Amino acid sequence: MAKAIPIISSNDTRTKILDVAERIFSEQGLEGASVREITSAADVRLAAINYYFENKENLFLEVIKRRSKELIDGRHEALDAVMSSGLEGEGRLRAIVEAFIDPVFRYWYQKDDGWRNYCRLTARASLVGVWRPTSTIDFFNATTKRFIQAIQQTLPGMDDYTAHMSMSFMLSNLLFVMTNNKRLDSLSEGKYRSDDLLRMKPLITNYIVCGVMGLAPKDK
Amino acid sequence: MAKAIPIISSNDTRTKILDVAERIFSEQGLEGASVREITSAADVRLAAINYYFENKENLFLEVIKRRSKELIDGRHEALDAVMSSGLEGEGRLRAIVEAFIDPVFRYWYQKDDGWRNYCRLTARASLVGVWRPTSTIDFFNATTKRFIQAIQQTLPGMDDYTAHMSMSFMLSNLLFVMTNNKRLDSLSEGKYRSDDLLRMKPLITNYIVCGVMGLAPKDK
DNA sequence: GTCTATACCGTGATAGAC
DNA sequence: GTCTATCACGGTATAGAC
Repeated sequence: MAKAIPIISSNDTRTKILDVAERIFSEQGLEGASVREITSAADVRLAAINYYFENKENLFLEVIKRRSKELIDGRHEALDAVMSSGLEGEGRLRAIVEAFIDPVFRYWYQKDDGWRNYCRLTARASLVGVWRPTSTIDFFNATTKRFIQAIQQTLPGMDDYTAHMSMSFMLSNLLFVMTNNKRLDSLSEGKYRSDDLLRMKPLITNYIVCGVMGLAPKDK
Repeated sequence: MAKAIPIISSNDTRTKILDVAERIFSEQGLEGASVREITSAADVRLAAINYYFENKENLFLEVIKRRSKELIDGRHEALDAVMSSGLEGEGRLRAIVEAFIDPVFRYWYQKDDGWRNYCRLTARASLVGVWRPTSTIDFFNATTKRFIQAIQQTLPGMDDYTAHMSMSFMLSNLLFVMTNNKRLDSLSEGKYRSDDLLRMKPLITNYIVCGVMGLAPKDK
């Protein structure tokens, strides 16, 4: 029953667990994955998870945290560039939208599956929380708030509530794509693929920009 | 330990289970809820779930199925009315969008919590599947296909792929609202409420209509 | 057909030896 | 830091009462 542990413990049991957990969680979800499956795939002992991560849910959150900085930084840098550019009105809105969604589309096509798994995982967790409504994932809230502000500044006269809803709608469109659920595949009977983000990109950008513009006060 | 069973078995253990399961699943999700919690809250025995529903996941699906007919019928009737009306272009698109989302907004405000729980539940399950990507919920696919067709007919020259994506985006906006996740509450620090669908309604309608119009071929 | 009692095995977690 | 043994709980299956 017991598997042999490789001699090179590599000192990074923690990282090994994170790598494997990312993949398995992305395939099976928090509850669908068992810690035994994760530990045996990572060639570590069962108790290692409790030792390094306290419990399963916390491991899940650590997986999400791990890459979040890179994603968040990418968004902030892109937004900085937009806000200091000379763009105005719809052009600036489009640039803001792209600053928000571009990092995802870029990471999606890395050689390694890691980022794709991470996107799926984070989007799903983000949409349903860890199901319990209380423990929503808040790592991204500060960034989201900055984007709300940016939208509001770009579209003069847009009230605070509408800016919040604009962001919510944009977010829901992006998260839906990121979940990579197979609805598009089944709706189109295999004609279109839900993992073909490259093809979706111009459409989602346009959709969001036009949608938000539709909520902006009309200048006369 | 054993609870007394009320004398009036009411012949409807099945219905009692469905009622309770709907509430508990909507609060805790498929995996978060335990069959023991459901059965004891419903004052039935543990094995009743196996007897009537085979297993937990199937009970979950039956909960979703139960109200789906009413929701789907509402959408079809509304769409029928639109398609036989004289509306054209953007006006017709708006009517189509309303036909799709209106039933949800109407049911949301029933006295009973049942529909609100049902919406939350279905939206979440619909977004992440039952997490496993394979077992997506397909009850709604036929309806969805009809709406894709309606959109395509309304906006001449829109290609099939764009029509599919339009529907996906609309769906993601609606499902996001239906999940009633507390992101809006936390983003706005309690200023806005994610369960205030009445306030959202004109915004989501506008957003979707303008978003889809942005994907439509420009007539010159 | 309907319901009860109970047993089985996999799960997340933990205490304590090393 | 690491591993083993063990626990309480979860979903499920079934034998048999009514």
